[in-house]
Amino acid sequence: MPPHFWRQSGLHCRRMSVDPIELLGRRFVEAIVAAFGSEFAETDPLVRTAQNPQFGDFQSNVAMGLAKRVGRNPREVAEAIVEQAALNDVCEKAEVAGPGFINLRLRGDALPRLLEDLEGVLKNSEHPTIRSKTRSSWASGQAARVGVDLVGVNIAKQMHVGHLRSSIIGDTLCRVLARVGNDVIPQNHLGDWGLQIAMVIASLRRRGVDLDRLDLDHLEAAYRDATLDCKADRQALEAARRINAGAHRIAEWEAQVAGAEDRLDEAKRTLVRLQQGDRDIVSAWEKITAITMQACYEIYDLLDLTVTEEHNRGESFYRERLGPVVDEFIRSGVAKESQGAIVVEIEGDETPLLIRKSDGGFLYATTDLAAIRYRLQELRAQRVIYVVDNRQRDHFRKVFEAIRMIGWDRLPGGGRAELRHVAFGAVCGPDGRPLKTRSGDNIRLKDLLLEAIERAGAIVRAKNPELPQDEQREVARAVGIGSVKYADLSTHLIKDYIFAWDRMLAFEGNTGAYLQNQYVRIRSIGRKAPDGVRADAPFLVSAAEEKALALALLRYPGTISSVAETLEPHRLCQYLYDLAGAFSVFYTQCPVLKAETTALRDARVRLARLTERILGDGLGLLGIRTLERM
RNA sequence: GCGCCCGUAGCUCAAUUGGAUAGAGCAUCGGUCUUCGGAACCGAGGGUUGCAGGUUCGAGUCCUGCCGGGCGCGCCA
Repeated sequence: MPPHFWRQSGLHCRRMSVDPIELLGRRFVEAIVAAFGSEFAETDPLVRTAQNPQFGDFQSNVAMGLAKRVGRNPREVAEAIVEQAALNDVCEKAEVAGPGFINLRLRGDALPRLLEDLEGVLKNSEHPTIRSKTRSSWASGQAARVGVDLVGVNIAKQMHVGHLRSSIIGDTLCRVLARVGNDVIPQNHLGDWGLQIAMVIASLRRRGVDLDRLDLDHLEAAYRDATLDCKADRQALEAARRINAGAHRIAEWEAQVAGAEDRLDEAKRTLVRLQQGDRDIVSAWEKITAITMQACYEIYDLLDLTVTEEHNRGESFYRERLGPVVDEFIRSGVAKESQGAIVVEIEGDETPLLIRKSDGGFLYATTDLAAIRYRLQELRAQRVIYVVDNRQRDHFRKVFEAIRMIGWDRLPGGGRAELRHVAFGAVCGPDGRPLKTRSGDNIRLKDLLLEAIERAGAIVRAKNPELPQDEQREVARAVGIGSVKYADLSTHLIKDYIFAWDRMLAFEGNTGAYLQNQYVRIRSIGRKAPDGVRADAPFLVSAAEEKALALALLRYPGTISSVAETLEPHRLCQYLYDLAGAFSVFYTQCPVLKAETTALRDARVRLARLTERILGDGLGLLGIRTLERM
């Protein structure tokens, strides 16, 4: 799929665009075709916001690259494009600068028009929920169905920091993709099947634990015990024998190993019974699944995730599909037998992808292949996204390559589905090492989130003690969770980031709390606006601060589509921070409610309301709550 | 040993997909202001973009080789 797939249909259509970059881009493509011929119709016009206001509002960098292809010097090419471009209705005269930059300045009357259109688009677009059939009216690309793999909890275990990023990032990507018109299908790939689970069930049954009275804490303890019980320390036994550690010591290790092997056998027998549908075992499995998921749903709720129970597609879901997957890999000749196992050899990789063990068992790669097949062939997704940490990069490269080799990514209309691993870095403590408790355990997600809310609450109480208690709680939750999310989303996904409470809860700088507060400030203008303010008063854009704010507002649709395309949420964060900054400058320089004339007042109120709308919408896409007061 | 990811101001991070003079926030110093929510705004100092080559009109970004840090590498998930 070409990199601009998600944008291309919008680029050539005739409808009026609210995005000046898209609008100008179309005019440039037309000019390029007029100047150099139709074979250049697919040229990316490279229209960008100007880097420096002294150059104008927008610029195109297309001439330098085009110069080589048409065999003329860049400035000549730029002049030729400017000559052909129909820009009079929106721009002042275009200027060629430097090696061939084309600088553009919007006409004074163009901004009000564009703002009207932008406001119209926002008014007409409901907030489409995930899987909603409604298309937002700024859908930039051809609507596609997208499967998003996210969260990924394990049965019998608490959610911990390791699930934080996949949940937050995955949730935001779902919202953004739905916003630009995709049919998004979240998929929560639960670790709910296999030997690990059987070990827990066997262990609980052996100890006679009453599953109806079990909570997740005890269940997790049972998980740890079961894992230890089954882990035979053969190396220790060998070592004890080698150094002749004494009969007593050796006998101890022998007993440990023998015990572990018994437990493991028991677990394997339990797994067989589970797989065969044994009523008691299946009932136990259902109970521990319910206990775990109930706790998970509480956390989803705390995080305001859009994923729900209906998006659960765990390993158990695929259990009947694993055999056929391997069979087809063998039949198609893509997989072959190697040392008793079934493997797919990946070109350029030393180690193959293992899809069936020599004992006949399946592996997690098998489940991933089955899951991708399901998403492509049964859900009919054209795009499958995995929001999983960076350590699994090699794994997904191999799995995707295996899918490509067997051809399951072929689309009915020709072409191939896009399989994409959205890899993210680790959450680190102040020492720069992955975040752990002092004893080296994973930090529970619930503890972390509750601490965020508590810390935010303390700040709110200190800064705004007059706020009623229930509102303080609401603010604490919105700010605490919002800060954690924003800290996670606002840096480049691939990098590790350092988790620091004081920085992420700061009310200054590029933080969630700062944006939430800017939203509240803008909101209070709208609240205080007198009744006489006309909601449809003409936009007036004359002051430099007004113009800067208007230009920032107009960048919103383009920002959203670039996030949908690159799957990089930090672009949206950076945008919202820029927007909030542009508003702050406007607000300090341009009186709104105290403007000199009512026309100016009404125009500025409208501008403020539009800013409020976009800031609120953007925060919503990040899954961050907005407030009336804080 | 092989492979992947990261290295940008004292600290935490950006840089419009190869564009013009590498930008923000914290911290430091200075300024604005009879608060439309000051939880604000403006300004200053601070850089050999880990190092060395290469590609071209142009490189933080692309290619090669080093250095440093992190993480993976058949029958766990």
